[in-house]
Amino acid sequence: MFKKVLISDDLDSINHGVMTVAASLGIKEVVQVQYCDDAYLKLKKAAMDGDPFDLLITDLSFKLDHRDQTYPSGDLLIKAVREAYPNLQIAVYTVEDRLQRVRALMQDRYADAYVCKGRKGLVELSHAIRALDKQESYLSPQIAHALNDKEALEVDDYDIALLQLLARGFSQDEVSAHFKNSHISPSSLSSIEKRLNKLRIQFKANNAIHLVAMVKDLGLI
Amino acid sequence: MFKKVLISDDLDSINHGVMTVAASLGIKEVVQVQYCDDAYLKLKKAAMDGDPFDLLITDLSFKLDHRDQTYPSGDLLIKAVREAYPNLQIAVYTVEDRLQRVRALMQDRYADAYVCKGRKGLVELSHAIRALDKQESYLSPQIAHALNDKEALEVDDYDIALLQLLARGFSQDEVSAHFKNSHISPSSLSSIEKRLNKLRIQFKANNAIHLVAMVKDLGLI
DNA sequence: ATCTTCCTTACGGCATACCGTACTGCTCCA
DNA sequence: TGGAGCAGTACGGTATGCCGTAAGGAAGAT
Repeated sequence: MFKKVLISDDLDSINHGVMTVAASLGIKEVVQVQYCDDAYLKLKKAAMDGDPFDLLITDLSFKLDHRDQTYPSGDLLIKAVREAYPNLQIAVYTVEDRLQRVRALMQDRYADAYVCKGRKGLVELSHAIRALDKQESYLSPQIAHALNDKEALEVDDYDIALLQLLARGFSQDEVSAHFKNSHISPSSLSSIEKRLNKLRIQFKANNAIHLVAMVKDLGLI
Repeated sequence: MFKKVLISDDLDSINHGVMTVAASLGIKEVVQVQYCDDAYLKLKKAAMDGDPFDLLITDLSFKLDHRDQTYPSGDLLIKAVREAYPNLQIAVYTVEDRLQRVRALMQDRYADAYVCKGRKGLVELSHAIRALDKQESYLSPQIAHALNDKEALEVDDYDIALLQLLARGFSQDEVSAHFKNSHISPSSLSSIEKRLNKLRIQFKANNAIHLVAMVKDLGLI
């Protein structure tokens, strides 16, 4: 079983429960932090001291407060950590259950386990830790199909950028100008209209407002 | 100090931490449930048995699953409970920190305390319980000004309904027809345009898409 | 090299949204 | 009772969005 685990979640209530689970699995050393930057520093220090952590359990969304952060979100922390410490196992523990988010983290092995906070969250987290200990990955049941399904995979980065600009109040004309400036192709008004039309059909949206509202609900933007 | 407390939160990790806090305050009987309907039933049974709860601590948002629920959200549970058991103290414990939500629950005394889950959530909850025990209300520091500020109070139910319909893909024409059918006034296209214009100015939005995206981010719809 | 196909772009018609103005009816108050 | 102020409505002009059609250009196929 793991010897040294770092828990990173901004909510104290969550950290509390996670620490109990880790302890009940016989993990001796459990450290908890409430900021991603603190997590990174703890990992770094432990590695330099020759006594590195072997598991990181982290949330994705962290509330912003007065403290400026290099890593304001769990996603960013994970990518930085994965690069610096490839041997560290990483488990995500979050309420976020959009397949898009799961794919973004699990497809390229940024994370090794993805556990959704829910009614059985701690039970699943316990399973996840045991799986990771056996060098297996883990996905919560409700998002276990995330990596198989092809659905909604046809929305690419360009589409996301386009939808984000619309959500920020750009007119189609302004989006076109913006894409021209940024040398993003296609950039013509006509192409933007066409792409939006494709997205509207794909999501069965009545109009642009509806479309943006839907993709916000889906967590795509 | 309270004798009998009911905790209602769908996340097991949260319930765990809250129970610890309640126990540390010397509360003898602490019961926890993960569904609002269960909460209501427990309260009802205890009251009928002549041994009622004296404090309810509940989340607002509960994930939906296979179980059909009479009270799918904490808001609905609270309103039902307040009516049935006016003497029961009610504390909200939630991540939701929009002033709009705080006002909706605290202004008419539906809830007696409103605590935001955060880095110091459990500490604040502890304070809240002690305050309630002294018949005082409690608000987390970050939303303590909710009941004083007048800002954003000008968004009423009509505005919310209008924005929701837009987010669901209705054209302004269709919104007008819908309001006429529902006998909601004003219903003319002209008035709807006017109201939207007011909201756009108020939120500094460039257009309707922007506006809907913003109010979704703010949690108003 | 020519053809096919797909993607990008351009344009025109129509629908909807946006905005200013003006009329109506109501309430409040002198 | 008459006028000010406000909310709701109506209407017209301009801008933007939506949709179909078609022209230009790049990449691959024969």
